[in-house]
Amino acid sequence: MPRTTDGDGTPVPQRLLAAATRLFAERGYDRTSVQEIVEAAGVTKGALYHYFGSKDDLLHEVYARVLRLQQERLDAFAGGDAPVERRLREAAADVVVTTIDNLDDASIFFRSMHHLSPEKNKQVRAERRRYHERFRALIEEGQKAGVFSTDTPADLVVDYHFGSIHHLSTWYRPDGPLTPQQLADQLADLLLRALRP
Amino acid sequence: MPRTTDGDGTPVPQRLLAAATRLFAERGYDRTSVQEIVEAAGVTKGALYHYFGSKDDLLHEVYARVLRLQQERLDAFAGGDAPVERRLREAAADVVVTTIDNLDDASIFFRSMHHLSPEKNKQVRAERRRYHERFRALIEEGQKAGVFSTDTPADLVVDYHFGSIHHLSTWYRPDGPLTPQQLADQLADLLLRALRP
DNA sequence: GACGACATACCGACTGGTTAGTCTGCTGAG
DNA sequence: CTCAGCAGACTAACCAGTCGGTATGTCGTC
Repeated sequence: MPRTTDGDGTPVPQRLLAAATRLFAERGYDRTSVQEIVEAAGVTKGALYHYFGSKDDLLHEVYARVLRLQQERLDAFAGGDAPVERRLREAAADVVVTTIDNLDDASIFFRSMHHLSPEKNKQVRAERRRYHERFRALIEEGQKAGVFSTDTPADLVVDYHFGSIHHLSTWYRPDGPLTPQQLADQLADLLLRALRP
Repeated sequence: MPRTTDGDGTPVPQRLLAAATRLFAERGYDRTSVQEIVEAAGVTKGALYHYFGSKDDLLHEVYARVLRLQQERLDAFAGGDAPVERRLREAAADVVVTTIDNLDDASIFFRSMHHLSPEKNKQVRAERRRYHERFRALIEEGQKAGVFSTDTPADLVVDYHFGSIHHLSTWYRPDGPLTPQQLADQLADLLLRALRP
């Protein structure tokens, strides 16, 4: 196996993914040429098409990564044994923090999903639905227990909350007055306050 | 002046805008060729470049139209003399209904803004800021009057609410169980409940 | 009320530039 | 010797915008 790492230590496929993520977020999927990606990664097209089937595949990988990460974290928070308000609050805040930590992925997510091929799009949607469903179950649990208001259907609450989060990349300013954690707490607060009976 | 309406009754520039709006929302700005737009509008490139300076101009027009509409409506609601909770609730619900009425515009808005030329982008952002500012002022008015909680900064509340609204085009289903007005009322309720002291 | 001058509205072939993906072949490790 | 790992020239397709041309209307003039 000849050098897979070239100059720096990271293997080529990861370098390509990182470059693609940054560029997709910066200029959008269609405005980013394959040529630019391989240059940013310090390789050539041969390398890219050796590891990935198409430009589309690259985009799909970005999604797969972020979905996997978020699902894992949500499961961890939701599955605890603290009271349901606490679990929901922590899960809601955590997704804000991790979204800010990966703002590039977030902005790609909400701007470029429709660029995926139909099948891949379907697959991503299915995984996302699973994620939302887990979140919704948490809210319904609280509603059944009587600690959350039942005035609004749980799935609406979920869509409301995640709408804002997916838009974080539009309005979040790293140089703003709040740290990511503070912002996350504020948003979780808003959600919990909206759910008070 | 030769026939400006051709077969149907609408003038060519409006036909072009309508076709562009639909196609941009459907496949995205970059995936829509000028050729497709003119074909959908039943004219040719000559006509398009007669009325618009560039493809970019077309996109900008879409934004200008929706911004104008929303600003007008917000001003009307916010400027009334009902109590502030009532004005905020109605404004918050109205923007949901008009967004649903123009879902194409909404999805273009949140996916394609970065395709605008830098100056036009700046212009659109400035107008949008004005809009948000007006909305924020309404919330601050209520906070000063003591009817809204001051736990969350008003601008955060605005971003939270509009994040969801800009995402409506992603999760709203016309065949869902709620009418647009019902959905709007629910979301306005969520906002108002989150603002309870 | 005819006639020319000018403007507006539009047509469609063409150009220069870009792009995703292919393919042949080189290189070095095992 | 072999084959994964890559290089980079090449191709076929596409696309925004241009431009010379035509048809249809308006306006001033006599």
